[in-house]
Amino acid sequence: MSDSDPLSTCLYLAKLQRRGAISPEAVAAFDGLPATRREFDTFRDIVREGQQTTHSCFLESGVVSRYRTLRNGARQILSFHIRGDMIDLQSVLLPIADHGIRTHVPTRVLEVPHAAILDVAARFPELGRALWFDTLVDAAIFREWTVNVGRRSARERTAHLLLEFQYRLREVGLAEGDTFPMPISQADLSDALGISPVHLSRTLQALRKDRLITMFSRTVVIEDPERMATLAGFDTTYLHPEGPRRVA
Amino acid sequence: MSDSDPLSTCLYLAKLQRRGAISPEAVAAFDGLPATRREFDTFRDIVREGQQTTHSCFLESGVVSRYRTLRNGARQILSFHIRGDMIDLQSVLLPIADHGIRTHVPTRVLEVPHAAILDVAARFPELGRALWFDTLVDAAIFREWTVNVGRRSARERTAHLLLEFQYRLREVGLAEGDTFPMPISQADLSDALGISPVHLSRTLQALRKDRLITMFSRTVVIEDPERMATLAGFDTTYLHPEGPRRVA
DNA sequence: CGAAGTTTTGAGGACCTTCAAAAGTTGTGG
DNA sequence: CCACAACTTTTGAAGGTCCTCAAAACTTCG
Repeated sequence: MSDSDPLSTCLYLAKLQRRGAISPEAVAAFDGLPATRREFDTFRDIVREGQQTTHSCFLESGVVSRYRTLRNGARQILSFHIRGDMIDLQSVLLPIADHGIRTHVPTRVLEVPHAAILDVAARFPELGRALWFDTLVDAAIFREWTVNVGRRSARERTAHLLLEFQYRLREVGLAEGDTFPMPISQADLSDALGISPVHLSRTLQALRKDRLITMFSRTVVIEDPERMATLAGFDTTYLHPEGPRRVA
Repeated sequence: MSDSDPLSTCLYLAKLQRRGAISPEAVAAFDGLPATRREFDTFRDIVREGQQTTHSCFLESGVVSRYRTLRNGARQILSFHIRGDMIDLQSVLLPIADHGIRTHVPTRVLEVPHAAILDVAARFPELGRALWFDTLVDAAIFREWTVNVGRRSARERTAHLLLEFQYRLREVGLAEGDTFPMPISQADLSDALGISPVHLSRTLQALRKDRLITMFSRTVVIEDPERMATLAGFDTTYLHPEGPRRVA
């Protein structure tokens, strides 16, 4: 853990800039935010459900999920996050976590105090808008997941999750064509998909049998992207890759 | 349709103020936003999926849902909205709608141009924060719905939806104790719950048989609030009634 | 090489779906 | 105010998707 690492290493600023120009002063102010690097092992809680938080996390490397646990022990994973994502931007205004955050592989994050983020957001309205936009995309992804678990078959929703993961990895240069790492156990994937691990195993087998995907050592290859997209009803609109409305 | 109705009639400002003090100047600026009243009949689209929008809507009276339609015709309702809700605040920055908005009863809304909203949000950071907070609560509700359809039985998730609806109606004075109007057909409710209409009908019958609820002419009575809350695993945390973090 | 974790297989059953038709409710016009 | 149409809810029956439990096979890692 070192003090005040530069935020620019985490690719989040790069993401905001991909979505729209940001003035040099705002970039400088953002990059100057006090950040602390922290490292987590596999299967560690970064934030526990119900915990009060004081910092937000930028993900430098690794994979985490946000999840909720029900009283009967069942768990629903709400989203996965990868390099360049701001994991819990919402905690800036909602400091009591209504869900947990947990690593799936060794993970590095940069922590920034909420107060510092609120401060730059108020001083630079363009940054405030960029952060707001980011939480809106977050919400759009949650909506898509609701559609996924609510109205798609196990086969369709599994295909959909794989395509979303691939798309987002590509954006940050972690997928090579149709091949990408997916270092998440089937038990965890099934918690994201709202199905049982056993049924997920059979579903993945069926996708392989139909030559839609192949898998080896937690790497996935989309063998037939077109049929996969059709099967999943995958449409990237909800990821809003075009960035926010431009303000005159 | 009359020109520039006062926004204060729609209770949205009241909601923001319930969540935290707002300066008189900000209140005045917000109330001065150019608003146009529009009225819609039952089962009309306020926004169509994929449509480009230029205004956001405050709901004065009525009930609407946001929904997505899949290619096979299946539909998932993503949220319901009632008096005092800002229905599509997100369209301010995401002008292309990734979902539709439809009325369930005759509905009145006040429309405000996106540009005007962005303007006050930039001029009054406290308003920017309040709007941001509102979209964060929106996202929290979507997360809860993902949990609902992903990990709860039909019985549990039906109970959960009823309790959420009651809670939110109460906040705006539309529920009398444990009795509240729910003017939504079972077909639409089943689209929100991710189950078939037939199964919802049987599920509601079971809840009635177990003396948890009663229903008459689209009015619901929660007969045993305690058992209902336990059954549903209903916890109001995700609705964040306490408002956002106070900024010093 | 053994231990721990993960994926796969098998079997039986529960939950929920689909289809189709009946019963009930609401709204409209004569 | 009744009659009829349109819509909504309920009922019945058969079947499919997905679940649970339990054990075996396979991987990964110290």
